[in-house]
Formats: sequence, C-alpha cells, structure tokens
Amino acid sequence: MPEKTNNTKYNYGEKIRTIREKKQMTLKEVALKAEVSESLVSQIERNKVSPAIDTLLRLADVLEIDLEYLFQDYKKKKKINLVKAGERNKIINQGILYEQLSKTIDDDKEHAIEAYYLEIAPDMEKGSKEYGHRGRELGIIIEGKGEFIIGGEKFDLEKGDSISFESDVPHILRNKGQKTLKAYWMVTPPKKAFGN
Amino acid sequence: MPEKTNNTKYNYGEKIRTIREKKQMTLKEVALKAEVSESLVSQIERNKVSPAIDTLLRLADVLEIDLEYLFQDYKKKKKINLVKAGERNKIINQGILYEQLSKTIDDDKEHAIEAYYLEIAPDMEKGSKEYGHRGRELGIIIEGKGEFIIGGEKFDLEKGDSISFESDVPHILRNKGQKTLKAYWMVTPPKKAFGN
DNA sequence: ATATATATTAAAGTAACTTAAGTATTACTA
DNA sequence: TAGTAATACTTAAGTTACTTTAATATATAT
Repeated sequence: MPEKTNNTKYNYGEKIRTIREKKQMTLKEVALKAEVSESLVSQIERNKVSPAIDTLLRLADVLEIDLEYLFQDYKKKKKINLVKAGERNKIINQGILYEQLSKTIDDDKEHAIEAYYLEIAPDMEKGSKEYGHRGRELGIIIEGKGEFIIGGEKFDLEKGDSISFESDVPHILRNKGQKTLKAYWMVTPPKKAFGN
Repeated sequence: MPEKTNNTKYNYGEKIRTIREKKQMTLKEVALKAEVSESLVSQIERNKVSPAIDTLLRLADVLEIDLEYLFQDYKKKKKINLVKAGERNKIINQGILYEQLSKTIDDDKEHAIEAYYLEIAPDMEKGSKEYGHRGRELGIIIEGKGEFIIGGEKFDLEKGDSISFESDVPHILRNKGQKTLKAYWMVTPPKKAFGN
C-alpha cells in the first residue's frame, strides 16, 4: 500500500527541508521560531500534510524565503531566445498589431520578460483588464502621438517617451495622432507565473 | 464578543472576493471548478478560516491569479514613471552611452524593469560584470550590426532582432559594424534570494 | 405568492496540528 | 568496547480546526 503524499507537483516539502538544512537549522529550532510543533514541520517536509496557509507563511518567514519560490516550476531552462527581425510572430487583435519579441514556448510562458512591438492605428486603443496580476509594464514610444490613461491620470506620449507602471492598475494607450502609433511594450513577470 | 477573523495582515479573503465579483462568478461556480464546497469558499472570503495551501492553490488557479498577489503588501506605491524623450538620464561608461528609460527612485528597488537605450561605438563592447545577478535580460537592436556571445554560443544581431537570456550567464555584446550600434536593453532585478 | 438563485450558518466529517513517546544517530566517559 | 546521555528526527494517539453536507436566510424574478 503506497504511502500518502501531497503535492508531487511542487514538492515544496523537500524544498523546505533543503533550505532548512542549508541554513543548518534543526526541526526544533524552526518549529520554535515559527511557533508550531516540531512534529508538524517534519510532516510538512515529508509531504505528509497540506499545511494551512498561515503555517506555511510562518515557515517561509522563519526560513527567509518567498512563497513564490516554493511554487515555482523548476523545469525552467535557461534558454537563450533569439527572434530575428523578419521572423516575429505577429498577432492582430482589435485593430492592434502585436509582434512578439520573445518566442512563446508551447506549454509555458516562462519568460521573465514578455515583449512586443506594437502598432496602433489612429483613434484605436489598447486597454487592460487584468486583476491580481502582480508585475510591471514598460512602454517605449517609437513613433506617433499617444495618450496614456492610468489610475485617473492622463499622460501625453511622444516619440522616445517611456513609461512604466504596475500591471494591475487599469490603463489605456490610445493613438491621438494622424499616423500609426508604434511602440515597444514589455511585461514582467509574465502572467500566470505560478499556481496552476 | 468580536468575531474571529484571520490574517488581518494580508486580508486575502477580501481580495479573493473582490476578484471573484469582478469576474462575475458565483460562489457555486468557483467552488465547482476548484472542487471544494461553496461553503468553504464563503468562509475563506470572509476570513473565517486559514485554508490549506492546496485549497488556496486551487482557488488561485480558478480565479487566474498569482498566489503572490494575495500576500503582497499594499503599502507599496504604484508609481507611474514617465521619462520624456529629451529628459533621459545619460551615462557614458567605457565608450558606451546609456540612456535610462525609467527613473531610479532612491529608496525604491521595486522596479521590476530596468530599461536603457544603448549606443555602442564601432568595435566597442558591453560585457556583464555582475556575477550572481539573477533575473533575465532582453535586448532589441535598433540600428547597426552586433555580435552577441553567451555561454559558448555566438549570435549575429541586426536591426529588429531581439534576444533574451538569463542574466547570470556571462555575455558580451560587441559592435561589429561601421556605424554606431543602437539598442534597447532591459533587465529584471533579482528576486529575494534564499540561503545565501 | 412560488420558485429560483446566491450567500450564510449549523452540524457532522475529516484532516491538520499537538503532545508525548519512540527510534536512530552521535558524542562523551569510563 | 561498551554504556550513558544528548541531539535530531519520526511515529502514534488525542485535540483542534478545516471542510463538507444540509439547512436557513435573502434577494430577484416569474
């Protein structure tokens, strides 16, 4: 009869144990600081239980790690990702041209930077309705005149201007000129970095 | 007698409820997809319980949010950072011109993207000096011809090419043309380290 | 008013968590 | 070479609390 184990996917138990051992701390020591029982830490590290989030937060605090670390995929390969100018993947969505500057590998979006070259026709706009996506965006205007509205503020953007902001604040980029608005646009980290 | 509530610090319950309502999903719908009871979701959203991490992961998945979002501090100011074309901070270092595309605010290491406009004179090169710099970089060639050497591989770069890679792999960008090599360059700062 | 849908509450269940005892390893002493 | 003690970790049983089932409330609509 097989033993019960949880979360083979992330295996955060082993990660916790590894970190604890690197720090040369004992179960007792960690348990004491986290104000939980020594036994519980042992069980968590061996994936015997699915701890309460409060418990996990306390352990992460004691071990000085981000929760994110425990749930990130380690299949990540340090791939070098070259996209030639003529081979950009192009997407047209609602009157806006997106050219991908980093390849999207099929089964994942593991790029720490998602980058696009954008073309927005006159009077068209690019909006966002992302909730809870922690991250930051940065745009660089290459050509044309734009209007950027974010969190009640309005900015006029011209060639060479660059703007960066938190992704989860609703924002709109609108072409206010006569010509096509061209820009580079970057998002980091990509959406859905972990937790799926 | 005051009601029992957990996690006043992060208040992820309210966040979950807010996101669910924005997505116009019902408790039942979320519960069904996450394979937990409707009742439990209700209790979690009102901070009545400290859910198991597995439960929380399922909810995050259904709502398409990062766990991290639920536990980030909201004291962070979501600063909007506009740099006008003519007002870029310029740095010249070893024959290379760097123009900052995002302002560096003193106490703030929170910029997820550090961006530069680069100009490299013929035969000059830009190397990576910093070791253990975790994170990712992305470059876009605007003009000129370059040679990019990373981890034993060599790439020829031309106008419009973009390349991204892990920062901690030693790399060199060299101008191999007759004209000035122009590029945009982006760096994501490292996350909180662990164990070292 | 009846029905339907959404959210909360109460109870019973099950699993996380604690306490306490157990094993194993290491170290010290005779 | 034991023999004892101390340390680190695991296991077992009891307690707490998360989770579910089912009932109740509340609003909206037919």
